[in-house]
Amino acid sequence: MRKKLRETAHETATMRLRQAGLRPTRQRNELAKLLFRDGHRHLTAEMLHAEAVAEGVKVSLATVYNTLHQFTQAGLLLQVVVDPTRSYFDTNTADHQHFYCEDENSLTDIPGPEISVADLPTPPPGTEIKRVDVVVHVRRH
Amino acid sequence: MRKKLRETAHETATMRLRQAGLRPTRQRNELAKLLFRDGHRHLTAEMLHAEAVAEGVKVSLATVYNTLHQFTQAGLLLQVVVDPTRSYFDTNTADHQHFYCEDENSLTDIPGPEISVADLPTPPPGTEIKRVDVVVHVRRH
DNA sequence: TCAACAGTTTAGAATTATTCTAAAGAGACT
DNA sequence: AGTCTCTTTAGAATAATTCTAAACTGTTGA
Ligand SMILES: [Mn+2]
Ligand SMILES: [Mn+2]
Ligand SMILES: [Zn+2]
Ligand SMILES: [Zn+2]
Repeated sequence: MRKKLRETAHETATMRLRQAGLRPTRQRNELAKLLFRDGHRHLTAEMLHAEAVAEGVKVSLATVYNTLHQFTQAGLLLQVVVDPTRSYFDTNTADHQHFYCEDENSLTDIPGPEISVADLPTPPPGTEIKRVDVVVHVRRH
Repeated sequence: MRKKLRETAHETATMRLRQAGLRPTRQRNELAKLLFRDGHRHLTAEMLHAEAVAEGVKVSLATVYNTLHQFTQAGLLLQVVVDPTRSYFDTNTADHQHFYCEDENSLTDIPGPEISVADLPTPPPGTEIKRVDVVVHVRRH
């Protein structure tokens, strides 16, 4: 017989955490479930905290910050810097690029094949390339 | 006979300000001279303020922030967001791209021809592309 | 030449995002 | 259960940035 969806989601989250070497605590499980339940998301710590609170998950804002950074270090999330006043966390960890609309503070993935970035430049001496970030800034017209 | 370099720099700064529609006040003139005296620079408000103070220019940090934003709006500077905790201002307003080294908090221009960004994607409906930011993150190895 | 107005500067307070502290709580292992 | 370690949390602290409102200055036209 089939397990309930909730149980399955919980086990999936727990496994994800174990694989990342993070102790599967209640808070981390709940946050993982919110983060990874549907499609790719771009969230700030405040946004995720608000969502958790709205769904009755008891967790502090400090823990949300800690968890987002731990998930990022573990490779479960990507941190995206586009706005000088907020940090976004991205559940899509594949190599991809973003549209950012300052007017509406919205960050979205660029669909389809990536913008081709050809001929990567030689990095400054003593350094190696870690990542190439491409952000296409758009405005409402 | 030739004018002194200082006078010339001052007049250049004043003209730049007038062209930008900004009243050429003492503070704006001095900051413009510091910003544009040699080559391209990538500075935070704190950095520019420290430099001004070190050179005996009397100006408050609030004015440095105001001025950097006014210059940016006027197209004399570009604001570059790479670090979640600081904003850089770039005197190079040409279309170009950056290396960012988190280890040493350094932002530098990518020399030579730009990374070719081919096939710009279609922006989300109701929006148009304003700018494409490319940041190559590097780490010390 | 100078008064009058509009634009500018400033110190200091306020705001906002984020991080720190240190004490209480909860998984893991036996 | 008992112990150890890791985690969570409220609240304080920090850091970058913005705001406020009063003093100041560049510009203009009489
Ligand atoms: Mn900031
Ligand atoms: Mn910040
Ligand atoms: Zn994304
Ligand atoms: Zn630059």
